[in-house]
Amino acid sequence: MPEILLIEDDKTLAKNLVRYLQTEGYTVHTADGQKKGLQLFGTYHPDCVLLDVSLSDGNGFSVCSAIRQSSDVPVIFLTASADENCTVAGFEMGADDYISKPFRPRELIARIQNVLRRHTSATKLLRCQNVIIDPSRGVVLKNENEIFLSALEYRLLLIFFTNVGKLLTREQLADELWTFSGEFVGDNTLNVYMKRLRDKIEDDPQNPSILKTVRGMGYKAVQS
Amino acid sequence: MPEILLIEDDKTLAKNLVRYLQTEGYTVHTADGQKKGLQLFGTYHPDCVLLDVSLSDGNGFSVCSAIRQSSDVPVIFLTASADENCTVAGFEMGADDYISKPFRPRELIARIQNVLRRHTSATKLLRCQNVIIDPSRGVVLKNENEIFLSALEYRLLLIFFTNVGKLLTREQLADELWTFSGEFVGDNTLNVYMKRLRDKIEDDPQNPSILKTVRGMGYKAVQS
DNA sequence: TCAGAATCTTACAAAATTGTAAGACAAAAG
DNA sequence: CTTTTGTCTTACAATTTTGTAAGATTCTGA
Repeated sequence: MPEILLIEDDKTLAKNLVRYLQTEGYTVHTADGQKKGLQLFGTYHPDCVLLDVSLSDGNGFSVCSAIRQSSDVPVIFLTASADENCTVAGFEMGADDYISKPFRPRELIARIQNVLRRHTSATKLLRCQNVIIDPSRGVVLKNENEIFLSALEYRLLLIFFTNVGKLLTREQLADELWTFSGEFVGDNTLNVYMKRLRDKIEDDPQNPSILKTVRGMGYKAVQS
Repeated sequence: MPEILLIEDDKTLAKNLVRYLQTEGYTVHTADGQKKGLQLFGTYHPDCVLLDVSLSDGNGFSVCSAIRQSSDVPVIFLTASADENCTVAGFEMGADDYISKPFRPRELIARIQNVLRRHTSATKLLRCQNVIIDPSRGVVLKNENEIFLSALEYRLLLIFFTNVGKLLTREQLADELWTFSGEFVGDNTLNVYMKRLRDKIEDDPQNPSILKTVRGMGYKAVQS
């Protein structure tokens, strides 16, 4: 299912790679140079780019940085040798991985799967006990069912779930919620929001198992 | 500033690595075995783990999968040789990268920086023209200033910003916003939300430059 | 046990959100 | 040009969110 763009001017290698990648189920587009590569990139928006560093019409670094202008698609460099400078320069250009020729097909597949896994899991879920935030949809689930939070409740829960296990003081929480607008909210307001949030996400709001009070300090979300 | 946990039972190598990493500004904790490694992991919550695959008291894979139970911290395997099976198995265990001994210190640093960059940029911003969503805070900025969106407006904008350039049909949008609750909303409701959203994020809502109408089809967010 | 402090709970108005309806407007087709 | 279709705009009530106040409850230390 994933689409791969291969930018490689060694025609024999390219042909072999295409065939191998296709047998693994990938759709492959091939370009034999920089210009064609960027053009195809614009056309197909591939899920992963395999990029030869030593193209005849310019080096791969410039292609990579051009791609990075508009996209954070995973890029894997194909290097002629395990040249350290190459590696370092490639990473600095925003490459996600590199592999030195000659390489074993199996290893290339492993690296492709690896960067794809990492990239797609960018839509990471935040989880604490039976409650899940899906930040990429702005949605909260409790036991698989969606629950409604208001904008402020959502942001408050987000703070806790990105800091599970950490103590958050009242001041930190209030700052994060209200500082932006320079608003002054009363001292008790946070208490009220904590209660509202607990009422919505806790199984037993009177005995919270997720959002714990740390008396005199603040609150923290606990994993179990 | 970042903390690194090194799990390595070759004392000489460990000592050299620690010294080198420290000169590069990292704080390093060292463990000479599986048990100690997991213990230190729990204590320090490092930003990155360097893990020897061949520990005397058990292989590194089990350590990696133990770590993955509770954390998605980046793990880099140190392998005795460029053994393909090792590589593949490591990635399947959730490793983020691997490096074969002997390796050049500069390359290790490059790989560490690479995984750290990737990992911290998990708090990725979604950007389209002069409007930015910070999903990790649930906040929307226009020209550096925070603007308020209601819960539904936020989710609607999130759909557009995770699909910049793509046409989204009315049906797709309505499904994504209202299907969960099985609600039936009127045919015109989405129009009204589009207007409200444009009024808040567009410089000239009558001539939207971000959220474009595609007559007969739906809408799309455009990069420029 | 008691007093003081911290947190929780309830109740309340002001403000904002939500969904609908009715008409205005704009683009495409006849 | 006129009609039709699709989208935009405005206005409106029901509901929800938001912040505050006042009192209840719980915890801690003397």
